Amino acid sequence: MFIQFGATGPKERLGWYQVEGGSMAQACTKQEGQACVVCHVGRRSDWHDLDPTASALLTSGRRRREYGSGEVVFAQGERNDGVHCVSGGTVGIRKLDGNGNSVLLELAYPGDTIGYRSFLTDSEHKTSAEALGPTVICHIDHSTIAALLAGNPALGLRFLKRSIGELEHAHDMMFRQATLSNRHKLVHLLLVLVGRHGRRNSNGSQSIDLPVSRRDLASMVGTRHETISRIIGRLETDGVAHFSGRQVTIPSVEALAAEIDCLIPA
Amino acid sequence: MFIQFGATGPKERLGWYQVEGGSMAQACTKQEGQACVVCHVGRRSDWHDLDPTASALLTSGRRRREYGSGEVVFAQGERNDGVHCVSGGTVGIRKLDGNGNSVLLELAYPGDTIGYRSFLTDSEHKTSAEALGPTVICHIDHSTIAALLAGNPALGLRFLKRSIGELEHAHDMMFRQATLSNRHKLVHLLLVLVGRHGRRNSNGSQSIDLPVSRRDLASMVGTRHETISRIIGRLETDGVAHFSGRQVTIPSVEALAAEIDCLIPA
DNA sequence: GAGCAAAATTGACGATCATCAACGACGGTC
DNA sequence: GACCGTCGTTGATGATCGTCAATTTTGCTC
Repeated sequence: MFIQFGATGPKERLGWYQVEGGSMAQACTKQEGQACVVCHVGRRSDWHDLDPTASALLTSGRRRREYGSGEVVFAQGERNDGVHCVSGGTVGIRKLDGNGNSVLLELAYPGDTIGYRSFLTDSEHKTSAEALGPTVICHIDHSTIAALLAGNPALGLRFLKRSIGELEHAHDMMFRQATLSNRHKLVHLLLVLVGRHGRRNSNGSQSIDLPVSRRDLASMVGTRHETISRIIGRLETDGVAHFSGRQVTIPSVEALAAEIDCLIPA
Repeated sequence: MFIQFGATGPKERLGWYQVEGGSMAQACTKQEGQACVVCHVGRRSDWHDLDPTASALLTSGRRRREYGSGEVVFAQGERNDGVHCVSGGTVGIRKLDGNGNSVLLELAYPGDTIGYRSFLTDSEHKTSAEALGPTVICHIDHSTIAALLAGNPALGLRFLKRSIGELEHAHDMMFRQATLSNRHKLVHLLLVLVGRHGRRNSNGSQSIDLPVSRRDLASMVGTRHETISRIIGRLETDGVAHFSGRQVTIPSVEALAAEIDCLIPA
């Protein structure tokens, strides 16, 4: 019924995940029965200052799991079975249709809660979530999250703010889709990815290990993968970015940003 | 600083607003000091089952106002000063940049609450709201809505569900932007507008009075207004829709829907 | 109704894109 | 190592789009 993109089965060579430059990802010292540190510190998580009883409830109702590249966390159309909290790695939120179309709508990072929308509306998942590379994700089952929400109004408020943040992100995306050229949309996307996945090189340039395929890149820009290939080619000849597989090197992020800054001063 | 689109100054010839076919809009018998019926009935509003004290608080902190076509309800960049609830008419939610670009992101109808995002995040408005045609809107000031939220957790939950609904709407939009052609995007938009603004004619065809200009239509589709003009021309020659100013007549809505149904069976 | 500004249409042209097809590269399986 | 499916790239071609410009239409003010 639903297509699994890039799903190549579990790779059990985990127990670690890459800490990317600029990312907040941290190794999580797994100790069953104790609260996972990553899920609480840094106020990057929605669960960081629960009262002791709620915290205990969370600890008992939470299951930590590692996902291999391409593994599906939850699939579009499935009934909701609780929420997930990204602890490490990168997760892609994807929407599919019955014609084989696939659009990567957003990326989720450590601290982000996913699957909360279908939980709160008590409905099936409207999107799929899939690990982009080795990923660690906590699952909080349906009854636990329900109990937590009932006893902690602040948690609901945090979901509300998360939802609003995602909505404003979606509005920005819609605005760019309507006003920018495909090239500028790709440049913008690269700049966002540099912020999340970029590492600084000794010569001042910055490099990214893209978490997504060219096809997904194309879906995020709103065009076909062949077109993305050609735009990448133009970026190469213009010398503003160098692509080698999923590795991208940007000689001057400022020069790349200037390309869209002249159009979007705000 | 911010451009007012279509703003031609207030038209004081109000006191009524058009009841469009298929729309839920109803005339609101204005009586100061009493609860506005439209804001409570039909569970289309976020305020429909407050307790008596909250209801009294709402009544005293609410101000009803009529807006003329093009009038701005709140402007992008302004500080939030409470929330608005659409009572009658149609409101456009718009995003602008400093280059004169304008994108109509969504339409708000009677029962919809707008401006709640910047209230809940205590920030400036990220979008503008503008009356598309004669409109009636209630304004609930900052302190009133704060008091209501503090005493009615259910109200916050309703905002949460509203936000989630808008987010899923935005995701659908993003998906269509990435997968549909401009023609199909316009067809889809027409079908949505038929559902909201359409009226059935005696011969089985349906007509719409478009609430938006061609430029706004173009921004919603993600293209230029000249292109929209040409696509409309093609729809005319294909006989699937007839345009005369802002009035559109669709001989067979089913035939129009079939154009995208064959591509989006889901 | 005259006048005006914005909206809408139409034409022409170059740029960009979608599609189909062919091919090499890569990763995983057996 | 052979096989296979997917991904990525490149080419060719027709369709579509963006831009500039000219013109008409519309809606509003006076």
